[in-house]
Formats: sequence, structure tokens, C-alpha cells
Amino acid sequence: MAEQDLYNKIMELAKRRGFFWPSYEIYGGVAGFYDFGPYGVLLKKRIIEKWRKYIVENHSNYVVEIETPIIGPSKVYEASGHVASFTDPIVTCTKCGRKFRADHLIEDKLDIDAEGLSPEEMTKLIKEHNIRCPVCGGVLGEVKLFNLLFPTQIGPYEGNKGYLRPELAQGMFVAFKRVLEVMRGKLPLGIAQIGRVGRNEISPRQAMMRLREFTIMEMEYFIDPEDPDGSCPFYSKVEDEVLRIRTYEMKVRNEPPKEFTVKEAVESGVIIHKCLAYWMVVAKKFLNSLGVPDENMFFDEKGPHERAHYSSQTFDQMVKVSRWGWIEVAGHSYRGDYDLSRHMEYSGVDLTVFKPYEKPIKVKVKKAFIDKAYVGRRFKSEAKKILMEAAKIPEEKLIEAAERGTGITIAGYEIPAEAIKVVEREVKVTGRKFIPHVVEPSFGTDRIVYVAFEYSYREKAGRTILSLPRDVAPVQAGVVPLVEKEEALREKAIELYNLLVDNGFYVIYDDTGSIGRRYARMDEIGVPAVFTIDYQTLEDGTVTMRDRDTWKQVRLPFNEAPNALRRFLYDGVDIHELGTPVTVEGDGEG
RNA sequence: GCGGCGGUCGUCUAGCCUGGACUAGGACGCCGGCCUGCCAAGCCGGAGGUCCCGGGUUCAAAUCCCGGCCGCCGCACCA
Repeated sequence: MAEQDLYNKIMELAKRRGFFWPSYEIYGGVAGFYDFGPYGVLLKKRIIEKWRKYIVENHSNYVVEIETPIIGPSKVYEASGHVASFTDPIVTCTKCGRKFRADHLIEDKLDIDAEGLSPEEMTKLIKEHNIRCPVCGGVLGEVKLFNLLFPTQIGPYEGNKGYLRPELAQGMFVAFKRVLEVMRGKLPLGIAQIGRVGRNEISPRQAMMRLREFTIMEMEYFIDPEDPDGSCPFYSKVEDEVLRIRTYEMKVRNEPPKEFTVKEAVESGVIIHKCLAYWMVVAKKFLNSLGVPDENMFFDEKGPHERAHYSSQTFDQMVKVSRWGWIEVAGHSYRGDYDLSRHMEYSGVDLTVFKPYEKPIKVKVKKAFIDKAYVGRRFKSEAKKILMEAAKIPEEKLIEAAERGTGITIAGYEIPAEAIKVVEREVKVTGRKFIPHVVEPSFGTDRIVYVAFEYSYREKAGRTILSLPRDVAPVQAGVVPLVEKEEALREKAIELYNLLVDNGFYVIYDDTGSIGRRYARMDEIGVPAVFTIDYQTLEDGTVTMRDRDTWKQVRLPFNEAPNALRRFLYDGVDIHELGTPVTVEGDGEG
């Protein structure tokens, strides 16, 4: 299969040229961990930089970035639900050794809700109902818990349990109060973070697609649930953009993804919130900018049972790769107020947001009182007891008893309706308190690095070219003297190298081997432009600039190189706009 | 975790079935020299290997057997 070869070619190139490779190689390797090498680090760094531009900097009035620890105390992950929900009850077949989700087996066979049962209870159910291995029919063993959190210990005391974070989100939720304060209490507020997470996957595979430790780029976008319009000030800019979406219903009916304009998707309820739709558009454009065309990308809605415990709607952003078909590169979830509510509950700290009204409003509020004079006259010494009991009764009940004329029984004494006084009072309210809702776009950086690699891999004239988008190419330019051993050319080349470095570029200089070999090396690591110093440079001070993708060259003055490179890398300018074309032997077709 | 297939210089690979002249061969890459006025050119020289790891069988193991690790594929798992 020619398509399968692409994966092999990429892994081979990545290893050979130093982009990435399996970690701990000299000790035989450990599944689920990958090293990034010199060019891989640069590539990943530039992809992260681009994400930061798309998500944070382009929305700097609303979105900020923070950094929080990789290790968290147990309490945080109890609150988030990970200690409970990130744990799978697993049962092993004693005959064939296959492992199954115990709760799923029980739910399927007995048609009951097995969630929240203890391992002992599940083992008992399996024994009682003689549930067998669904594959080989063998007897099942004890139900054991497997937790995907990496446990650790904070400090020297064993009781002080901690976990490696399985996602970045909790860092933002826990720091929410402080960040909101710093941002002067205003919503919408996006809190972004880029960092490493750990998940103790049972069986990681597929190279960098499923790792035990990886880098996530994530944002929690906090909004007022009652103000969808105000929450998404950028929405109108993207209304006419098109997203390819497969809703859960479409998936069930086995239909392919369909194009929706953002407006259609939001108005028809396909996407439940404008903000979710907006960030999906940004995410789509981000992947476009890394070389993924629209037709190789879509948003896949997760069904109710496929979603995480916190989510009310989730779309997986899927990208097509050669070997595995569609893989998830980002998730877009509506997390509601789940996380902040839980942290309020577990920490006891108020995480609500106060939003003042433009003008304080007057609200008519009904108040109900027991007529103390009546109670005192009527019940004498029992009055005190009755009134204390009455204070515990919810106000609505008293109002109801009075308005329906039924009266109420308190501490065994009948209080007639006439003894309950209801008054309407005007109260001034200056704003409201609420728990913000959260829209979360979350990206798997390492997968995206792989995707960028795959979409830029080209072969031309028997050579490999890594046609990375110019602005994420790890090395931005090369400088070479035309021939190896000519001192005058080398001096001039070093001078150009220094000029480019001083202008902030990442440049490599290479004077070994034939000129063709050096161009080939640069193409293979994706250097977008190579400047060549030739004999004409010594005569008229011009250099040539070569485009990695077309192999076309232009000639331009030495001192204009930095500016030309800037326009070439960041403005996407065609090489022909940067100088006068050069025709050389072997140009183009090599 | 289960089943199948695989693991040999930096990379790709020959050898393994049928154990011994394998001191593990080749290609590409890398390094040095000559040459070279624009696309992996040529010539000469060189460095580079725990044959994945451990154990066993044998006079003798890259080769056969067992266990482990790692990779790929299928199953399961992937809040």
C-alpha cells in the first residue's frame, strides 16, 4: 500500500534528520513517550507560537495565558471528577486474558445502570448472573480498578497524595478567581495554557498519536450563560464561514459530514452556543494554516455516552492522515458550570461572578410575616416556640398558605391565614451573581506536529522536500557559498549569515559538499529559502535566493536579504516579487 | 492485556527457513582529500554494529527454543 509507506517515510525522515523519535532508545524504549530533536523542537515551538497568535494574541482584550503546576493535590482531581471518572473498572477473562470494562458488560447483559457500583458489587453481579467473556466464553475474574491518572506523592509524607494533571483545565478553574480579579472582573474571559499532561494509557500505540505524556494547548473561555451575544463579540465576523460537521444523528444514520455555515449551525441548534462555533472556526483556520485543506477536516459530534462527564456538547476536530484515517487533533466542548460548581463545593470558596446591571433595578418582592401579636395573644406561653419554628419555614410556603387561605400548622398549632401577613416590597438590585459557563477548545500539540509533517511531505525528482508552511519551518533560511573551498565566498557567506541572525532569523550555514547536495539537505528539513553567495556577489554585491518549493531563484542586493526573507516567510510573497529571476542550468526540473 | 508479524552500522536492508569460512555483506548518509561557476555528480580514503535484552540447546547461535522489552496490524482500552 503506497499510502502506508508515507507513515514509514515520515518516521524514517523524522528519526534520521532529528525531528522526533521514541524515548529511552538505549534502554529499549518505553511505549508512549517520544523525544523531540533539534528540528522537532523548533517546529513544535513555532506551531505553539502560531496557536498563541490565533487563540490568545488575536483576542488579547479577552484572552490571557497562564501557567500552573503539572502536579496537583488529590483534592483538585477529586473535585474535577477525575479520581472517580478517570477510573475504569476492568475485569479480565481467566481463559483468554482479554480485558473488558466491567460496568459496560453488566449494563449490556443485565440492562441496569452499573455506574457507581463498587468493584466488589460488580464482581458479585458477574458471579450471580454468570456473565462470561463475550469473546471466548471463559469465566471472568475479579473486577479491578484501573486509574489513568499518574499518582505521585507530594513531599515526604505518604498520605499527601498528588496526581500528574491529565488535562490543563483544572489549572485554569482553580486559578479562575485570581485571574478574573486581575482582569478586573469582566466576562467573557478566556484563560489559555500550554503545557504537558500525563495519562497512564493502558496500551499506547500509533507513534505520537497516543502518548502517555504530551503537550496540550487549551483555553477555557468563561461566559455569562444568559448573554450569548455579549459573550462572543467576534461572532459576527465568522457567521458566513463554513464548517464541515457530522452531528451525532448523522453519525448514527451513517451519513458523511455536511457543510454548514456558522449561522445555519448556530440557528438550527446543531452547535449549541455561538462561542463554541466561533472557536471552532478559529481552530479550523489554525489547521488550515498548517497545511490541512478543508476537505481533509471535519467536526465530529460526540454522542451522549461518548462525552466526558462534564460536557453537554463536544465536537472532535478530525483530520485525515495516511495511515489511520481520521484522527482527533482537538476537542471542542461546552463544559457548562460543572467544574466551577464542583470546585466551589470542594473548596468552599465562592467562584461566582457578579455582573452589575446598567442601572440598579427595582424588584417587587413578596415578604410574609407571622402576625406576632396574634400568636402571642392566642397561644401565650407557647408563642415563643411557635415563632421559632415559623422562622424555619420557607417564605414561599407562608405566602402560599396566606394566599390560598388555608393557613398552616406550626408545631402542632393551627395558624389561620389571617395571621399571616403578606406585604410587597420594592428591593433595589444592582446586579446578579452566577457561575460562568465554559467553552473549551483543547488541542493535542504532538499530533498536530505529526499532521503538519504529513501534509508537507513531498517527493520531487527522487528527493524529499518538507514543504512546511514557511512561517512554521524550523530553520528559516540557509546561507551557502557556491563552492566549498573559495575563501572569499565563504567570508561573504558568513557575513550574510550574521546579518540574518542579527535580524532575528534562525539560519544555518553550510559549506560542505556540492551545491546540489546542500540544497537537498535544506529541502529535506524544510528550510524555505536558501541564499547563495556566488562570484557575482563579489562583483556587484548581489546574492541569489532560492525557493524550497519551486527551486526558482532570484537575485537581490545583499542588504535586502533580511527584508526579502521577512516578506517571504510571513507575508507569503512569491519569490519572483523579491528580485530578478535567475536562470541557471538544471533550474526547476533538476 | 490477548493474537499475528517483526527488531541486523545514523538510515534502509542482505544473511535467519537448512547453525560452522559471518572477521556480519551492501546501498544511502556521515567524515577527510581531490575535483566542482547552481540542484543528492565523479574518484580516493575513513569512521561507524550491545545482530533488541536475558536465559537455554549445541563443540559452535544473528540463525534453533523459552522469557522479557520495543514497534506495526487486529481485538480490547482510549474521562
